[in-house]
Amino acid sequence: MARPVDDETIATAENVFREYLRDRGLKYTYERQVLLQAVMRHDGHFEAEELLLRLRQQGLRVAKATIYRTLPLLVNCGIVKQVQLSNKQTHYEHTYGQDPHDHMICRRCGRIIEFDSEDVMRLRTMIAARHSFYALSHRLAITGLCEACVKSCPVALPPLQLQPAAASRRGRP
Amino acid sequence: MARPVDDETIATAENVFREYLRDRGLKYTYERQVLLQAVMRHDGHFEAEELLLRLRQQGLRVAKATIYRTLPLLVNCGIVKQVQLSNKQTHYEHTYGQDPHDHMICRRCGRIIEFDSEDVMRLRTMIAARHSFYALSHRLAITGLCEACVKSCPVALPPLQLQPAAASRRGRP
DNA sequence: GTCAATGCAAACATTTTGCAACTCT
DNA sequence: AGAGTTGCAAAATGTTTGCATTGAC
Repeated sequence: MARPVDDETIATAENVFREYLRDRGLKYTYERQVLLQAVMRHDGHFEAEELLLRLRQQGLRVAKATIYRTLPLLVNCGIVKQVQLSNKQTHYEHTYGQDPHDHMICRRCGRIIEFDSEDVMRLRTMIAARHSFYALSHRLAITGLCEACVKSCPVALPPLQLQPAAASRRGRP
Repeated sequence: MARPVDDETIATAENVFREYLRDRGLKYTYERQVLLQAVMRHDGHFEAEELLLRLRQQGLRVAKATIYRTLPLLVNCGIVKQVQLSNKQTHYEHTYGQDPHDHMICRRCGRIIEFDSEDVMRLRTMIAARHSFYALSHRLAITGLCEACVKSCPVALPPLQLQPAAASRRGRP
């Protein structure tokens, strides 16, 4: 899904970030550099906590607060995108040098399927124009059932999402 | 935006909810009825807390926990939809008897513009089919700048957040 | 009568904040 | 030198949970 990033791409991203910071009188600190690199090297989705752990494992110490303060910067300068995969924590993915894509999320097994955003982009442009809106980005998540889940449970419970209450009564698949 | 709902629509929604509950051996309690009605009568977006306050003002006491336990039921039976307007709390809107729509969110002033989902639905159907996914619903949010904000701030802080890789390669519009 | 739902408060998880010490520029 | 940043711990949110009691079917 996410393509591995080469050092060159990271270097370019670094320049973008640095410039973004400089433009607003912010500083390119060691921690921000560490975070940028960690983010760029992280394939797939991640949350703040995950990033923290990953860094710890590499022996890099960055305060949790710093992560929470840096992620929005990376989002604002377009290197990272927020994606909403659950209703819990915020998930991120770096998009720099990646093909734009959106997500389908299976309500039963949680599987995430990525799909190319080309058509969505086109539609977004059209809609934005129609409302004189200047679109900068979008988030699209389609929820439903993945192929496997539809097959494994062809009849029962057609459309719903498993309910806590319900689950206790009938148990899980 | 949201059309006012007449009592008839509420009554129908009530039936849907009741049936949904009965089908799974759940109960149609007084609190659930109160919540369903409050939700149906609430035009526009709301959060759990807001609902609580609104009910309090009407002298109706429903525990916060009950609200948090009931909203997912309403979402699951399709009467209410989750929309993510901010990164903070979960926002909801009732969709029963409303025209399907999605949202554009202005990053500067927070204004929310709704737009018809027809095209999005069509696209979603196409994409789902292409990946053998059984789509049940979707969330689309387009973020950017509304007309007023673009005008009020034509030059400053060029609204970055363009496709980074592409941007670095081909420069900015 | 039974199983589920409510209310309450305590527990949780995640994110934000205040502040002193420190670091880029 | 000075504005911005970090780390830490405390605080603030928003949401979930345990449990005794109450209520629907």
